[in-house]
Amino acid sequence: MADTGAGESPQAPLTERGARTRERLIAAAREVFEERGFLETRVAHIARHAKVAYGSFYTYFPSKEAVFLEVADRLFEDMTRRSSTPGDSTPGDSAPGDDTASAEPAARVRRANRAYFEAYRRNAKMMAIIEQVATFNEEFQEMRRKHRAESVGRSARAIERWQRAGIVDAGIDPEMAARALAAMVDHSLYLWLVQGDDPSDTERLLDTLDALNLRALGLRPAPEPS
Amino acid sequence: MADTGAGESPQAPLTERGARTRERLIAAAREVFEERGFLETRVAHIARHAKVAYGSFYTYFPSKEAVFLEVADRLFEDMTRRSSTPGDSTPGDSAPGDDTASAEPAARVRRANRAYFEAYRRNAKMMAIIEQVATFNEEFQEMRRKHRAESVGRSARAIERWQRAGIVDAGIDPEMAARALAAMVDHSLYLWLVQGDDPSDTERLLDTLDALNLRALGLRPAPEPS
Amino acid sequence: MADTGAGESPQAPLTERGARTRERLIAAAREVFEERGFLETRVAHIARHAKVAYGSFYTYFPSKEAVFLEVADRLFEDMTRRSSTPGDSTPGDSAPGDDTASAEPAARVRRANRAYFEAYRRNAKMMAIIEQVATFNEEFQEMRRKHRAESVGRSARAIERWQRAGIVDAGIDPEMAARALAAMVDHSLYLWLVQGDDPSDTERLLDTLDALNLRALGLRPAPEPS
Amino acid sequence: MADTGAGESPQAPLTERGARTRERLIAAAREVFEERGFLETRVAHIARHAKVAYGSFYTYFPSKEAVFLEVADRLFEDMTRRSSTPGDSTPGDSAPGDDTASAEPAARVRRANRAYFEAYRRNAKMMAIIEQVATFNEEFQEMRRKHRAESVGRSARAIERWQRAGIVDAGIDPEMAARALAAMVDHSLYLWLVQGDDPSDTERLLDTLDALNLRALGLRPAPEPS
DNA sequence: TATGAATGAGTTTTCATTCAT
DNA sequence: AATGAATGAAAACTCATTCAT
Repeated sequence: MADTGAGESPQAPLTERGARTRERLIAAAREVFEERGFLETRVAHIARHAKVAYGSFYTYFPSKEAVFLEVADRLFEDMTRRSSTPGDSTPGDSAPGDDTASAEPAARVRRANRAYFEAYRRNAKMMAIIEQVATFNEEFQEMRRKHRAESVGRSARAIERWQRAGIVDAGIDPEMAARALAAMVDHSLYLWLVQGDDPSDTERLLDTLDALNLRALGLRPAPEPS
Repeated sequence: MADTGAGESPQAPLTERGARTRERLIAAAREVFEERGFLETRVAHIARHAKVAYGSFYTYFPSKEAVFLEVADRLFEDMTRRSSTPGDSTPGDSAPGDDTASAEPAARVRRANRAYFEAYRRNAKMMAIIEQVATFNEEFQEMRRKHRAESVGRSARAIERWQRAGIVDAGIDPEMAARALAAMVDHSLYLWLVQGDDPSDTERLLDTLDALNLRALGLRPAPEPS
Repeated sequence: MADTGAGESPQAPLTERGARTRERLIAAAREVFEERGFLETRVAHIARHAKVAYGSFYTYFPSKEAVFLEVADRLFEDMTRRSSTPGDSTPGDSAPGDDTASAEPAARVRRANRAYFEAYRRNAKMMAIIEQVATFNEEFQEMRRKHRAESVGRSARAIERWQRAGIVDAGIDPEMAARALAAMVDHSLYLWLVQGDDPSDTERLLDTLDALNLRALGLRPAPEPS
Repeated sequence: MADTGAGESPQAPLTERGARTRERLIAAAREVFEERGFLETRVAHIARHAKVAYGSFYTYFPSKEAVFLEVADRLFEDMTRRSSTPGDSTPGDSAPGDDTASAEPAARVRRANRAYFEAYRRNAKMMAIIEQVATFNEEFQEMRRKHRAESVGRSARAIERWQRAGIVDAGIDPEMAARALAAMVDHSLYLWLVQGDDPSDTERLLDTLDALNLRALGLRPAPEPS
């Protein structure tokens, strides 16, 4: 996934020093992007923030887009790695395995949602910028589409499994349901964490998301996670 | 809502002719915005498209932002007027009235979703641009927040009514649920109609949205709309 | 002196109504010029202020310069008429006549300075704008040069008379002295009334101007103007 | 005094090469300003004149005003340094020291006036532009006010000293007199050197200024500067 | 590698003046 | 005469990218 930039400049820095400078630039870029958004970020800001000369930026990245892609890439990495570690990666999603026990899926959904929430919160600012860039950069849209398709696919397969196991109504379209529920969680978090649509209480929102998710699928709620 | 510019330029044309030119500009603006997006649109494009001189644009609007606001304003007008005419305004929303009969609400939810879908489809291209602008224009974000709060509020009140009528589980948080379900419908339509996330079959998506909506709230599905 | 504008438009309005509109425009122009300066004044401002349509301005004046010239012309009219009525027109100046009595000239100088001061104060704001326009408009510079030459000429002739009468030292160059003293009074008033160089006390400044004027010429001060 | 721009553009060049370019721009700016006046000067002119790219101008100055300020700053520097070197800085001004001898002050006044005249002549063209800018730029007006106050203050103190020494009439208001005499010299030079008010003979004007200055203060003229 | 200067096409906005009604 | 819309040539300023050292 990494290395999306075109490839004019030395993508793989040779010296130790070069590698460090490159890292500094990536870190600086993320901070500046978060601070000002993609559109308002100037290459000069990034360079200044990284304490390197203006021209040095172009030693490592062919363009502003290129650093952004790299930053976003690492972010996606974090989002998926972290939120899929315990059970799964995305809303409503669930890991393959022994979830035949009717109560287990509920717990998994809940766990997945929480993990996703944590990841989202950690990266909220960048998520906003990613949203921004996605509105005008085709390449980037494609990247997100892929990510989404992947995690929705996993969710859909989980729902199918649960349908085969008889714990989810067979009348539900797994693919569409996975999409819709993912959209629900994703956009709710976006509106809250990014746009600041004030649900004064985090837990209330998360609990509602869990509940709606389970009810929509017809899963029995997990016993209180004592 | 419109009328953003401070006051040097004659916002409101005084003659018939002026009014026509202004309309031409708004129509042209919408077309160009849809064609190229907000960022790639130049005032020159709009003027050319409206077949007026460059300067004439500034006779009626102080900036690109200003026409955009006006275009968006009209779009929101259309979105809310049209989708709330039959009885409902927004996803999950319901008009005041005799919806105590347990099957009625389901029909209303369904009807609201379809109406919203139609409106969304009609305006899909502009919705994409609106999304774009919302990612960097604060004033605009605020405008959308207001619109969203309004329609979510209406949904929430409907849910409360249904809870009092005993047809929706009292354990659900009306406010949060309204938000989450609106986010689900909204974002699903966005991903599909705007981002082109290919659900080859419209009906499948809409039916799923209806179903999840109803199930999430615990409403009995309406009898087939014969 | 009036009628400096080129002459495309009907300079002499035919109807009574037209004459009134023209006057309104001149009055409005003066007010706007005083408020914003020449450079910052827009024809639109003048028209709006005069409560006439934008286009109507051009019915009476071919350009912004043209109204300005007319306004300035009237101002010069006022400056010279008023300040030369009692005794004389400009600093250090004196009317022709019986000023052989050695104390008389002092009183005349004093009176002329006061009258000039009053006129200047009355028109201070426009004087500032005239100064402004004079820095870039040749035609206008010429106009002022003429005015200056005239009043300096009168002063110089007075000095010569006084020299012949033996009450002013013959060693003084009448032309140069008239110039220099006029410059002193003029610029002092400018710095004070226009630039706001704060001599907290008007009288102190005026008395000093009188005194320096008289001493420079070697005139005995007038007896206290009881 | 210079350094007006906020902070995006690198005001101070970091390399030798940059410093040279900056100097070229300042020199070019002065020449273009003198040639066309501030208002008629385009940044493009300056850049072209300095033989740098359009954008390079903005590498060193945030605006036309900014270079102007710098040019003016250097000019003021020259005006004050040069004219105060021998012993005096401005018209009527005098250095501290042993000027009790009644003839000395006269010589000093005369010397100061000549020095000021030389400086003025050297910079006449820019003085015209400075006058122009001062009519509409507040910041600039303030700058001049400060310069004026300083030099007038010095003159005033000299007059006081002379009053205490008994060689200038105690009836004179030192502050006001200093102002008025400075205005006389300043404006006379302006009218002559800038506006071209034709005193065919320089010496005649200067001698008159000296004479009026001395007479106004009641100082005995200096013996012929042999 | 690192540095920072140089480049100039691209956009927005202004506004005096002209026109159509 | 009066009205207000239409025009379009300027001009300032930005900033990603390239270069010279």
